[in-house]
Parts: sequence; C-alpha cells; structure tokens
Amino acid sequence: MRDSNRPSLEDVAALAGVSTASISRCINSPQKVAEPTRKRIQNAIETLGYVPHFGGRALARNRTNTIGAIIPTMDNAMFASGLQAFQETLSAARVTLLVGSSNYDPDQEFDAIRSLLSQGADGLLLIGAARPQKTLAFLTQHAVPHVLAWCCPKTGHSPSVGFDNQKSGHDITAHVLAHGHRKLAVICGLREGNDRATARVLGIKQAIARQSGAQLLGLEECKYSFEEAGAAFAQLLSKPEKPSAVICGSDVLAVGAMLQAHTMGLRVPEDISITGFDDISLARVTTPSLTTVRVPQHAMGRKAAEVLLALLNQEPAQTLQHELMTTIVDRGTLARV
Amino acid sequence: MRDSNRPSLEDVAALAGVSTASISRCINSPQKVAEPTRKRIQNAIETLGYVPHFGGRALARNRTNTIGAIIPTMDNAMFASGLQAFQETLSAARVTLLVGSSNYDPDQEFDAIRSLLSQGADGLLLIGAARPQKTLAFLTQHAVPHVLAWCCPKTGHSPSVGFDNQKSGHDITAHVLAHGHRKLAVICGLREGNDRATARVLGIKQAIARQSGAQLLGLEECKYSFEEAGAAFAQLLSKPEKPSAVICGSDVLAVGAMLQAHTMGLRVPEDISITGFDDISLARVTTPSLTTVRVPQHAMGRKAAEVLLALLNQEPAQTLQHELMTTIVDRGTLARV
DNA sequence: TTGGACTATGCAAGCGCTTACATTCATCCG
DNA sequence: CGGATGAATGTAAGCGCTTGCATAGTCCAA
Repeated sequence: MRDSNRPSLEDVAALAGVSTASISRCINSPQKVAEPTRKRIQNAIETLGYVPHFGGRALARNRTNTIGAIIPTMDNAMFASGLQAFQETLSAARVTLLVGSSNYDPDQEFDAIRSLLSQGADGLLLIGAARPQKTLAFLTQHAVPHVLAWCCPKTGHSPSVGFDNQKSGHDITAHVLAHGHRKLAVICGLREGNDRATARVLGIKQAIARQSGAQLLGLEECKYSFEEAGAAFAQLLSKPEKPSAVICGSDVLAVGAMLQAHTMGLRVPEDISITGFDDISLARVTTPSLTTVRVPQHAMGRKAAEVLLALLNQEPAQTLQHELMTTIVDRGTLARV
Repeated sequence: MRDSNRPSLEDVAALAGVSTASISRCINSPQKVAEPTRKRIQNAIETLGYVPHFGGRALARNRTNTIGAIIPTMDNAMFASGLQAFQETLSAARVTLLVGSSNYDPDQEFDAIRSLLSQGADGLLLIGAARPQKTLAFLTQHAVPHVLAWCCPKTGHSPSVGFDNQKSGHDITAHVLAHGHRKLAVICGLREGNDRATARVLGIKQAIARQSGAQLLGLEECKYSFEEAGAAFAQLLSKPEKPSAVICGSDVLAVGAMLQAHTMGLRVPEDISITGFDDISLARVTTPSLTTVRVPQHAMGRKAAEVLLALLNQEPAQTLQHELMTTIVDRGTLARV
C-alpha cells in the first residue's frame, strides 16, 4: 500500500536529521524554526522532491483549502468569466477550486453539493437562491459555509454576491417602454427552480404593469439554446397581434431570436426590437449588436471568492448581501417607435 | 480539534451496533455486508447525516478520486464545452474536477500543476504538448498520470486526445486557396509556449508554400481578444499590398477582425475573406456567419476523461494518441475570387 | 456427529500529517 | 553562581478511514 516512490515527512526528517515535527513546522510556520535547520530541511525537501500528502494533511487539519463551485453549466459564457475570476481569486489565496455542474436541475445540484462536500470542499459557491427544502436542510444540517451568487435575495441568511435580477428586468423593460414600445413579448429560460429567470420575468411584468397602455402579448419559456429561442420567437410572432419588441432573459435567447428573425426576413430593429441580458461576448458581435443588460460577472466572481474566503477564516462579515449594479448597454437592437 | 458536530465512522458504528469496519465495507462494497446489517447501517448513516471524511479516506486509500484540469482560461468559449464534457464524464464516474488556469503562461501552469497535485489530484488534464523542461521533469519525477488535450503530438509518450492542429491549419488554408485566393495574411495567437497556435501557423504556411503563386503577405500575433485582433487586422491592411483573405487562428481573432473590417468599411467577404478556427458559438452569430474549422470539443472532453480514468484504473491502454478529426464549416466569410 | 468450506463480522494496524506538551539548552539577571 | 526565562526541537497522541487477518457462526456432506 505504501507508495515507495513518494517520500513522506519521515523520509525528509531522516535525511535532514531532525524530527518530523520540525519539518511540518518548517513548512507551515517557518519562523518557528531556526535559520540553519530551516536550510537543512529545505535542502532535504528539494533533494527528495517532497510534496506533502494531501490526505494526511486534510485529516490532521480537518481542512482542505478547497472550495467548490456548482454552476448550471460551463458551456454558457454566462458563467465563464465570473467563474474564471472566482478561480483566480481563490488561487491567489492558495485555495483550489472544485467544479460541479447542475444542468439547471435541482436534483443534480443536490448530488453535486454532496459530491463536492464529500470531496472535502471547505465551502461552496452556489448560483441563485431558490432550492428545494431538501437541499436547504442539508446545507443547514452540515453547516456548510457558502455564498450565493448571481442573485441578491432579500430574505434568508446566506451571504450573497450578486445583483437584483428583478430590478434589472424591470430596468431594461422600462428602457424599452421609454423607447415607445407598447406591445411586448418575452422569451425567458425555464423558470422552474431558476430564481434568476423567474425574478427577471417578474421585473419585466412589473414594468409593463406600471406603464399604461403597455401589454404583454406573449411569453415563451425555453432552454438556453439558439434553436429553442428561435422556435420561441417564431411562436410569439405567429400570433395575430405582433409585438414590436421582444425582451429576452438572456443574450443567448436574444441571439437565437435574432437569428430566427433574420430567417423570417424580419429586420432588427426596424421590424422588431430585441433585447438581451448578461452582456456576454456574443452581444457585441451580432449585426446589429445587441442592446442588453451588463452583468458585472468579473467583479461578482472576485467578490464571491473574497466573501467565501473571509467566511472560512471566520472573519467577521460586515455585510451579508453584496449587491452589485447592472447597467444597460445600448447598442443596436432597440428602435424607437 | 475534533469537530463535535460531524459524525464519524465510530459514531455510526456505535449507533448501528457494529464495528467501524462493517460501516466502511457497507459503504464501499455493500455486497460484503449481510442484508439486515446493511439496513441497520443505512439507517444509522441517515439519522446521523454521516458523510465520510475526505481526509481520512484519502489517507487510508492513498487516492482522492479527484482529477485536475489546467486550462489557459475558462473565459474563452474555446475550452468551455470541452471542459463541461470532461467534467460530466468524470462526474459519472464519481470523480471530481479540480480546476486551475494558466493564462497561457508556462510558469503559471507549473504553479497550477503543483497546486493541484498538492491538493491531491490523482491525475491531470493539460492543454497542448509544449512545456518547459522544468515542467516535464516535474511530471516525470512525480509520475503524474496525465493526458494532453487539444493536440496530437507525434512524439513523446504522454497519452493525448486531440486533433492535428497543423493539419487543420493546412486544410483550412488549402480550402481558402481552392477558392482562388493567392494573397493571404494571418492573425494568430501568441505562439510562444503555445504549440497549438504554432502548429496551426505551420500548417497554414505549409499549404501556402505548396500552392504556386500563393503568398503570405503578413502575419500578426496577438492575444485572444477582439480588440487586439482588430488592431492586428488593421495593421495587416495598412500595408501597400492587401490580402484578399485573412486566416485567423481562432474564432475570437476572426470575429475581432470582422468587427474591425466593418469599422473600416470593408465588406466581408466581398472586399475581404476571413476564416476562423474552433467553431465556438460566436461563429454562427456574426453576419455573415464565420467559415471556420470545427473542433470536436465535446467529444474531446469526454474522451480525455475516459482515457484519464482508464489510466488511473491501470487499465491497459489500447492507444496512446487519440486523434479526432476536424471539419471545415463553410459559412459566409469566404468568397471565391 | 463432525469437520470443512463459507460467510459475516470484528480487531487493530497503519496511512502521513499536525500540534499540545515535554525536554533541552543557552542566556541573562539578581 | 543559581535559577528563571524563553527559544528550538523532540515526543507522541491523535485525525477518520481502510483492510489484512482472526474469529465466530452457519450449513452441508460424509
């Protein structure tokens, strides 16, 4: 069982002629070891190519310096740069990132949570606030340090770093209304179990309700793919009364809609306006480029890491909810009517 | 030190009235435990909410069931879906993914390798084959099971799953030449330490060399950003002799070039043809959509995971180098001349 | 009835590291 | 000069789990 190749503390100790305790101290708090001994130990470590054994360390310390992130999927630029920033910040603090994905499925998320914890994650990054009771109970029972991101829950006592999806949904809609649109339609992601999508739609509806004369002609839910969004768009435009603007809950949806509009021979924004949400790189690239809501992904990822690290170090938290601001990026897909 | 909240094997054993060994067996090889005992143990586990301690397990088994992936950055769709497939495949095998990033910097990669290994990674996924001697020596010294992806090295004895970057570069260039273009220019990523970018350019040059009358008017290297690619494009077109086609080493570069072309009032492909590489979702979205090289990201990620898992399970490897095929996706940015 | 072959379970020795406590030794002050 | 002080190092007890081996029980064939 003992892997003869791998040097252990004991081997280093033997070579350096000190006890294992000194080696351990030399690695973890060098100032506790006298200069000459330290040098001798360093040498021994180098010659043997010693790397501390993770299991032993984790067992003794009861801490792994590992943090898990569970995101719906990496295959959507929506989370990519946030996750990248998260990882970089952790890495700077010598903490490693474990990744799991949920595919927007609460059960898969639950599995991933358990899996990452059983892999020793000291804490977790989770997307959004809504989850089944079972999951919440589990998090509570095991007292899992975690932070919620991409959302900004007004209730609950989990720390969070995110933005107000509802308000942002409201804002972009108000912006569309301010451009004179009154007949609106919406394409959003599947809302079940997805509080961000739900909140965005809520905000959209709210804004519409507040504007006299404005009406919501239709709302389609679909997965975050160009194809499904295209189909949803076609569906919305198949009705007798056509919207003048389609508000989308994500850039991917908006681009899918634009692609479909193009296929249908509709000009954007002359024949129909379309807005997105997230401001991923896609948004800059379409013709015309997409009017959308910019989400501070990078800042969110970094901040989430900071909050989580502070949590693990038992640093007193100043604030529980960190709300970042979104901004509307006016580009070319929203016309005045 | 003992975290009183967390139940240990011993607690479960006490509650179920069996020895810790039985619990362990019940978890790891249930068939070794009699039905009634198993039930009793299951119950005890549930009531206590027992989760095996990672450190203890890792120490006893000398294995973590964790695999590390080090990619240049997650913030580029180029790796996203490959990584997602990789993660999903691992997850199905109950293995967890650790992520590190290198930012295309060999030193950062080396750090990440050490960091992930010290975090107990049983194996590694690395992008590309070229790395400094120091890194190679480290991998050898520690006998790190690893697979290289996104490349297809003809030499070396590391298992790999990828495609032939040079051949693909050659192919897309031949395709451009077949469309009658003779005056070409290239935008590629920074080649130092990036064997994929290097190989692609090599293939491009090779194809040009093989075609009489064809010439490479210019080559610009830059980071994978729209802005830098745009600048590179402008630079290429500032020379007295203009290319009729610009071959780009990545879709991001190609899109940056297209954006810049648009700014400069050049029509694609009427005034200038542009090709990409990778076929990320961006490529479908531009107007016109991008003619590019499709890289089998998903298949590559899945296969890489399979190979790595087999490696860790000491399964005899049939093949060392898994070469997947790329295909040219003809869309709208390549004109005939 | 008895012994052999199994099966189910327990015992206890690690796995490699950290750390509280003990020991040693040099230093310094009264 | 003796003892108090404190720095440097060693000793050894875990941390929670796995697993080889020992033991106890069960069943069946001779």
